[in-house]
Amino acid sequence: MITLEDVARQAGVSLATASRVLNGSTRQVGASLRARVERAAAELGYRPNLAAQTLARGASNIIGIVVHDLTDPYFAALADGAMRVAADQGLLVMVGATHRDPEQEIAYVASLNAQRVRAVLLAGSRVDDPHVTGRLREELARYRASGGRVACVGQDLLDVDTVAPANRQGAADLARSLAGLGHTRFAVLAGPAGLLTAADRCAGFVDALASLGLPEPLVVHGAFDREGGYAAARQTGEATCVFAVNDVMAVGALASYRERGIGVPADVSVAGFDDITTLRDHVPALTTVRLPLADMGAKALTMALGGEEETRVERVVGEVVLRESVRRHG
Amino acid sequence: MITLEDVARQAGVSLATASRVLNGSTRQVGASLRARVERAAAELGYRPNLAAQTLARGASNIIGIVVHDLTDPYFAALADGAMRVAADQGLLVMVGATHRDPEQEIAYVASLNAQRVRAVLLAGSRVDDPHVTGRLREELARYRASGGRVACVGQDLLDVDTVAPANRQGAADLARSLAGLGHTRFAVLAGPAGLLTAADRCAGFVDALASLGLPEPLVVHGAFDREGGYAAARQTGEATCVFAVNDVMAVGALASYRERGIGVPADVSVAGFDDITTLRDHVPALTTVRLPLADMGAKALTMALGGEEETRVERVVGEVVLRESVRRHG
DNA sequence: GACAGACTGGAAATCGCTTTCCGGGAGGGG
DNA sequence: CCCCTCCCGGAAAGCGATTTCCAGTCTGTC
Repeated sequence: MITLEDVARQAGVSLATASRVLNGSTRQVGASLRARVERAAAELGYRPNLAAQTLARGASNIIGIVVHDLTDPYFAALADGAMRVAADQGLLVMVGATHRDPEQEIAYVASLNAQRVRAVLLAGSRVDDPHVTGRLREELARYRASGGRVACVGQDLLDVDTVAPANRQGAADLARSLAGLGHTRFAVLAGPAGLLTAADRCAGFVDALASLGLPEPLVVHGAFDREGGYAAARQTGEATCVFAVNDVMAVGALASYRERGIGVPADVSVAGFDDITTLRDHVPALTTVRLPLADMGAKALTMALGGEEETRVERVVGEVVLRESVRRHG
Repeated sequence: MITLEDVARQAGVSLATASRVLNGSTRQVGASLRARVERAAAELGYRPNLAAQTLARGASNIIGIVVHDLTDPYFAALADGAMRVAADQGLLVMVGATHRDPEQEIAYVASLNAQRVRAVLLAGSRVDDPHVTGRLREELARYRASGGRVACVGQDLLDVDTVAPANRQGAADLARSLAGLGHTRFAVLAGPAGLLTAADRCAGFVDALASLGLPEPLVVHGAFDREGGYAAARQTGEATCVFAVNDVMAVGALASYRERGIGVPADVSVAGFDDITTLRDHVPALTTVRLPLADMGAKALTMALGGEEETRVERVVGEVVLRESVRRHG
């Protein structure tokens, strides 16, 4: 391994000078020495040891992103947005996938702290478990105490910079749009009871229907993924309009109806939430609430990096997008 | 920041003892001292500085994955597979997205080298540019010279452990299946000319048709993504069967035909390649060649970590999956 | 022509941890 | 009873950079 010392020796200068030339320093170095060092570094193929730099500087140029599942397009989009701003700033990215295990999430924060990453981005819904949340907050506090920056995409529960999708409002807007189409008997594929994103969307939808004076919808719980939507769709009874709390579940529901010969939107209207890009070409095209996921990821990381003192919360409101999967009723 | 020295002082032991207790060492430490150290570490909330450990040990517990685009389900699946084996081994993961810029790929390898990562996984097709490939090989050689391990998913061009999808064979098998359905006039949505994955699949398809004595297909180049398929689909002329060199392009083509009122499979049959999971619910269901992407990612990382001396190449053959998007012709 | 002040180069301390090397005490065999 | 080995704890030397402090050189001004 070629070290800075090798370069300095080859160039016939001191370690300090070599360091100043090769890594951005405020100090000037004379043109001739500078050239010698640069040539030596190129000849030897010198690569700085980032671990040593991190140790000496006391800060790395890495950021960490923690997601639930990278193969879920929702998180992929979020991560992609964040990674673009990281790349712009010359930062490296560490990604951890928790597969929805909160313990894993805590463990990742600990690891990222140990790695002295510049910032960590928690993308993904909080769960409704005060004990777990408490431990996570503790770990985050430890990290922030040592100068780490944290941002979160999701519920504003951690006292950190947060990009918070307006889940309730988006679901409520959607409910009003669907009611405007004449539907009165609704069902909600509500996802797991403990997941706040799911719960908020469900609550927003239900409340909006109530305030319109419509009958209470049928709420079916299940997994937050395609299989969950697929399974839950068998229990939507007489509903003429079904709201799945995310697009992936909606696609599962669509598959279920298709297999059973139930027409969408002929027999039942279906809507989702998120507006996943990959699903843009689905047939029938999915009615949903659009969230600018890549922007949200980018925004969150920018906030974390931004060095503001007080924690800020940015609400992002989704936009209802009506497509073929719903139609007027009655 | 709490350092190991703080812990040692609080426990009233030496630095060496504290280190031996807290980080797996071969040396034994007496029960009472061990307990004192552990208690002190817990009380203080000690977190080891991984940069310092990496520097002292000369090796990190990080692996790097370089992909083209994380929002492309192909790469997400590959990365997910690899990340699972990393997590099993207690390794952290750094992910870089090049967005198909070969310079970025080289830059990432340099960064990962600087970070002294344990292994690098290059997921993503090589391009047909000897100059770029040469520079990448150079950078990889530098990395491997210092003990780094490398694996690649894609063409076996880098003299590293490789998981190589049998693109030619898969495309040829697909061609034979489609020809077996009675099609004779084919078109290939071939992707960019310089991308080897695209070129291999195209060539496999074309060669197989030739050896069956069928007329040469129409080859339309374009981008390797949804838009590329969408655009290229306008130029498939009289073909009754269209092969898109990946699923995402096939979906774009499907969208194009749908918009123009061209029935699939009624008027034209369409097939893709990869069998992306997210597209499983597409309508019409896509005929494709299934690649076990997560397994391939996992296998590649395992090979890299495996420490074999000679480089190994593992071919993965895809399986033709006939679905609704094609039908018998004539 | 001399002196203050700005620059540039180098020696050495430092970052936090691992690990080699040493020394002292305990245990076992002759 | 002594000696040799084995085991465990500590002191200290790195790992590869950064950065402070010091010294020597130039410039510019009075």
